[in-house]
Amino acid sequence: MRRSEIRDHLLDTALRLFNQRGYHATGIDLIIAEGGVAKTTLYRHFETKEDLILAALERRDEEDRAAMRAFVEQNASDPVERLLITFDYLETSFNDKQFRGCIFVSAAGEHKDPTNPVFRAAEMHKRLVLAYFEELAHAARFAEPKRIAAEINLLHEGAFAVAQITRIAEPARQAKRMASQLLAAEQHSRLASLTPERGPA
Amino acid sequence: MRRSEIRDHLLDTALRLFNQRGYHATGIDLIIAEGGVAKTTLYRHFETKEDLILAALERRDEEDRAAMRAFVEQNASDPVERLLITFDYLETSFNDKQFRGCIFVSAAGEHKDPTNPVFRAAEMHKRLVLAYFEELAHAARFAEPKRIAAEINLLHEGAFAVAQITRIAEPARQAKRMASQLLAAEQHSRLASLTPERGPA
DNA sequence: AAATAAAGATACAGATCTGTTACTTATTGT
DNA sequence: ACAATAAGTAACAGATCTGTATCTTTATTT
Repeated sequence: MRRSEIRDHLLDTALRLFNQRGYHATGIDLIIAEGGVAKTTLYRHFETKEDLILAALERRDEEDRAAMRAFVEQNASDPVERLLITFDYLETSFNDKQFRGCIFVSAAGEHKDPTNPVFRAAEMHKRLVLAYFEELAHAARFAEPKRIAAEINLLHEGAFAVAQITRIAEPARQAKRMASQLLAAEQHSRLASLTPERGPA
Repeated sequence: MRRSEIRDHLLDTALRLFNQRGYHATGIDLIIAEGGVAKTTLYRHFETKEDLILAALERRDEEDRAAMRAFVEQNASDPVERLLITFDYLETSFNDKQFRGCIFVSAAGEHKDPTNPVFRAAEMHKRLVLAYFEELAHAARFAEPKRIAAEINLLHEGAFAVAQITRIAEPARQAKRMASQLLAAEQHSRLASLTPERGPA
């Protein structure tokens, strides 16, 4: 293996194991065995196990949000439709055979102290996802984009949690139907956007 | 301490520590130190750590569902209102200074294999909570009580997950507003129940 | 090609983990 | 009061954990 690839490979391996077995239950020895590297190599790339966890979460955070953005942009152009299509992205995650719940929620569940860096990494990811929903809700010209985004976010989290236990993808579809219903009821309060040049004044 | 109280006391201590620190991060030595008992005593009451976890989860399952039932019955009599008042019960949980997320979701997050007894205990709790929502939705005479119950359940889980990260109680209120909105839209499909004796022959 | 740096292999330190054993002390039921 | 049971104490076994040290081998860079 080329040196420059080792770090990425270790992050891949660690993420897979953290997802499969959890953080405390995944030892360094297992990570290096599965990764096919020596312990000294791992500790040259990451100072501590916590550093490895943080690097893995950061990588997953970026990958995941980029993938969601790409999915949304490729599958919907209407702003309201884009808010709803995020649930289809969620569904693809749930259909992954390796799906075992949201790794950030699990990370926060195993590192419950809000001052713990791992907890804060999970918190940051959720903050950024929420910010993306706000971006979409703003583009859709809802009167209260922050509230709409928080509602979409809560439905996402609910679907995640139910799917974590049931291991089926249906919660994503159910959450989408609920979101659809709620957004329909909000339509009356959306700002005029279809006729921006012909509006009042 | 009287013998008959030791088992309960150990379950209390274990539950508190599992909630505060997680399952893998809570060692037997810490449980007996905080519980003020000898290790031999703990192992006379519970064969293994897993048995202790299972007993703790079973106890919490029963306590929690009984508390929710009691709260609902004391604070609402109208069947639809009862579905909504469950979110107020949730809010009281979130306001607990010791709140760190749903211990059953955390348990499933640390024991991800669906055949693992701890995972299955979490699964069972969620199943029973869902069954209670179905009971309430049925009493409220909704046309599709199972779907309504699943929606309420998804909102509960969403509120739990958001509150786990944000550590505020607002998600409970937001979920309640969303549930209220969704149930209002379902009212037209409810079966006649206010005039049960005057219905069509 | 030689110098430099990283990777591999291996053993180990020191802590912590679950669970057991041996023995003493206290509590309970008859 | 006495016999039986359980609790306390303390040491320990054996495994596993994170992280380090030593040394050899491989790969990269100049």
